[in-house]
Amino acid sequence: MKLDKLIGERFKERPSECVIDSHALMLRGGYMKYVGNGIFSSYTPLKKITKKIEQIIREEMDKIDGQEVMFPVVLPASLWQESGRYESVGNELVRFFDRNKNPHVLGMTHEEAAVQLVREYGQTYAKYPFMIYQIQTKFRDEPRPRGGLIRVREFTMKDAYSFHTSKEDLDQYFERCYKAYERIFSRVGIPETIAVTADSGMMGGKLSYEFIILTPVGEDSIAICESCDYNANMEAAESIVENIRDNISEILTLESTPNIKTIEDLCEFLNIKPEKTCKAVMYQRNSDDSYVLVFIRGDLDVNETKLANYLKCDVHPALIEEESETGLHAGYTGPYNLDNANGKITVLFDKSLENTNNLATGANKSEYHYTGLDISRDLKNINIEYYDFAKIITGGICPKCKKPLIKISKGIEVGHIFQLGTKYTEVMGMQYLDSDGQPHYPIMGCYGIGIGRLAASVCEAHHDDYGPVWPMPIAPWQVHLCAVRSDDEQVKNTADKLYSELMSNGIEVIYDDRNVSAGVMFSDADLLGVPLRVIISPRNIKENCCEIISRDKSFSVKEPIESGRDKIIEIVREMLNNFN
RNA sequence: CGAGGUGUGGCUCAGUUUGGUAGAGUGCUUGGUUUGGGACCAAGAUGCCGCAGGUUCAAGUCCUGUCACCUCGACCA
Repeated sequence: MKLDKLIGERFKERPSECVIDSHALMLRGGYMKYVGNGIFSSYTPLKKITKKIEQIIREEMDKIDGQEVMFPVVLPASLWQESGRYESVGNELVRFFDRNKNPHVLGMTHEEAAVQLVREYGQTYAKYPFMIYQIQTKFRDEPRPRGGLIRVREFTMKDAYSFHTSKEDLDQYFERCYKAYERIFSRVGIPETIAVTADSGMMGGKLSYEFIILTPVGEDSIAICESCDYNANMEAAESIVENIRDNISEILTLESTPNIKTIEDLCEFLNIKPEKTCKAVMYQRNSDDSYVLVFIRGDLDVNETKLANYLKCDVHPALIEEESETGLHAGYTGPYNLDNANGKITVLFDKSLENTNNLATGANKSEYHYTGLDISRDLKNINIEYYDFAKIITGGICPKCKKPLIKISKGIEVGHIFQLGTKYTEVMGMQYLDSDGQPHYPIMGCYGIGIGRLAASVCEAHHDDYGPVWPMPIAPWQVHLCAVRSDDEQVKNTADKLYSELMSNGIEVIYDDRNVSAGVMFSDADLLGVPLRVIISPRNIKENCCEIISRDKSFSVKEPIESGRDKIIEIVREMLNNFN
């Protein structure tokens, strides 16, 4: 393809709305165009990249016995009513009515469609296990799209669903899929992707891994142990801190603390560390707005996902308000002498408080705190069970190797695999008969990869100031041929010849024979990020050679023109093989 | 939904405080000079100043409303 015919503009200036590099570079390089909030069109270079990514995913899914299918984008609401998600999912699900006033939805995920597709097929145990997958457009009306293709509302996703007759079989298949995912991420050029244990969110189910590419611009927080191989999404990571119990318990004392409402103020006022305080954090259940009060060590924060999982209900933060129905005192709430006579408030304790003493905490009386609180001595009269509600912190104790070497890193989630169990097969009445003629619900697994996000993540992971550096297996073209001074007849003829020879040897070439300055030419080439660049110029012609340079600047060779073609083909093959 | 911000040629932005003919750079068109990292000269085209209403002799600028977008939080591939 000739560059001067390539549709899409490349430009110098970074668009102001871009906060991350991949977003800016993909706009600047003519990869995509903004259409609306969280909605983009792709130009040819991006389309070529995502096509190659899709092909790699297809190959790997087929290798683990997947069968490609296609579900509809528009689904009748009745299907989602079967699973109960028509009601339970929030506004991310686009609901609308057709001309007959029948409710429909835009597919945001396809568990229901998958079960519907194979419900009749899977009536006998003899058909199991099997896996179906599709690569298709999804629409999720996200509250806040961001980062270009990192988080959008309309996107292409590979989603796969497997069906099994036993947990062991699912476990085995899960392992195969895990390996397939590792191969996929290696082949698209980001072998550094890591798998972390995760919370399974709205999809339900138990075991769940996220595939994360670590980058400071990521929106997920990952807890990683610097000593062993433990890592987990912060949502799922167990928080362990050392609960220090002083040898001598002080006497419980009421202290006047005028206008001291925050842990920070309290620590300064009493000259103590936040670790020696007990903090009250208030939430409300989304279902009925009932109150949930969590006591936690002062230096820690509550992980709302853990809290929601424990309560089996989503929650939102609530302010403790003076003179409200709760009867609590804002800034002065503590577990001792807590007035919860009406029992309207669910009171929970984080395990960071277990067995601790000499704590400062609210006295449930305005302008007063207690000091010297000993949880086991002073709260004997209430029955406390401790749970893990805390966000894991840097320097926290690793749940696996027990060393205090947890580090928090940012990352982008490029893939996610779940064990769904029988959640969907049960509610949708999918059953098979075993060899004894007994009915069972099949066990499901579910496996997703966001294609556009993956492309953007590769760009994010591999770029410099001038543009992306695409890995050879997914690069929009394999060779970028520059004819510098194409007005020079010899240059033009040599480049034309090389172009057609490379093309006839199956090499994907983008050919720039515009009569523009070398600067313009090279800048455009940098933005297109093709891994191998070949330069034909008067200077090189004089030496009877062509110049072969890698986009990442790792090598640069001058090859005689006669052998240039074969050398280029050889290097392309080599660069492809590096990723297999 | 909560908090902050921005809407002015394709793009990046100035002009808004203090109302008075719509600006620059870049990109685009034409001609010429250039040519190894976004060159130079000359001539051109391109604007419901987000939208609606109001104040005023006069509104990009002031007032009211509204919409869109961006950033930070709650959700997720």
